[in-house]
Amino acid sequence: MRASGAHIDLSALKEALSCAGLKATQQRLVIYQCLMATDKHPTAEEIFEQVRPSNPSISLGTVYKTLETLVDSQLARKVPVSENKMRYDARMDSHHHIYCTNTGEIIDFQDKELEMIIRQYLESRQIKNLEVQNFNLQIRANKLNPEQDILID
Amino acid sequence: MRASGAHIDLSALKEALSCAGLKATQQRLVIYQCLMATDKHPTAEEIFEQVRPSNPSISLGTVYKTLETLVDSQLARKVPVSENKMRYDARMDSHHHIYCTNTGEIIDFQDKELEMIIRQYLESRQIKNLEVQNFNLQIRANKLNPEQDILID
DNA sequence: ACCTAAACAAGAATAATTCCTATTTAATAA
DNA sequence: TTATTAAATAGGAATTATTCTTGTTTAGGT
Ligand SMILES: [Mn+2]
Ligand SMILES: [Mn+2]
Ligand SMILES: [Zn+2]
Ligand SMILES: [Zn+2]
Repeated sequence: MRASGAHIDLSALKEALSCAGLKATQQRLVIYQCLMATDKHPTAEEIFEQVRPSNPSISLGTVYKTLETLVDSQLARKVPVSENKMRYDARMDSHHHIYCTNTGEIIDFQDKELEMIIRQYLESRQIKNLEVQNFNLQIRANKLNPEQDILID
Repeated sequence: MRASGAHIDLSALKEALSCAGLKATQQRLVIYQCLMATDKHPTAEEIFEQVRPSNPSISLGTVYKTLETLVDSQLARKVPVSENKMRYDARMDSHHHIYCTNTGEIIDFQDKELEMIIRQYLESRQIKNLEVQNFNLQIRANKLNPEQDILID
């Protein structure tokens, strides 16, 4: 679970939504908060199941549309994976993903130094006719002990 | 279009299939060759449309199943993207992908040096409880001139 | 030339996502 | 605060991508 956990300041999310020109509806707040509160990379369906108990009238279509809206507004991003459903991530800072082949987890991996190394290399390469916007390293790996967390830093 | 173009030695593909313990059926050969012959990263549907004219009785289900089989046998790999359909790649050497935001292309990008830099960095990091298998850099970028190819090396 | 397990075609079924529209609501203004 | 209204939602239908089922065909071994 993400360090900040389940209690993220709702008014901050509200602010972020209106900043993006979006109505701060109950559904959007709840979905955005749910995505913010996890370090998993949930599917629309998973978010739906999670928010439903406390929001019994919310509809799956709204979850899909809201996620799309968040992505369009740069408040979330898609995380495409090999299974054929889309996953979502509210972390918008530059970070990478470890795909654990034995547990199926997608683990966030942030590393300032790696970041710099790759950025600098791409700059030095000066690929003609191409403007690099950002990059994302997908690391396929397996946990030696699936029970235990991996230790980053 | 890939350098080797449309005429890839069929007997080599046949060999690769039997080596993997797979019957070298007409359908598999044609699908595998189609995937080999392109440097795009086609969907199942796109491969189907491409092979259909010369193989009018081939079925879409066979294309899906064959691609799955090729992936299982390590003769192809999946390339997940933000749109919700799967893309496939017959290149099995370690290489990266440039996602062109203005043209939608997925461009192969191979770079021995970058490869090494990242591999060495990950090794030096020695992430506890994790065995890195491989990695793939996704570069989001846009072509300055969408008409022209980008120039790698 | 057989034999047979594996693969295929055709189409049905399912899963993921998008679309439609009557109703509700957040935001703004009176 | 209340009225107004454009935007968003619920609910369900529709569409798209993928998988499954089953009778028929075929590659590869004898
Ligand atoms: Mn390729
Ligand atoms: Mn899908
Ligand atoms: Zn992430
Ligand atoms: Zn590729």
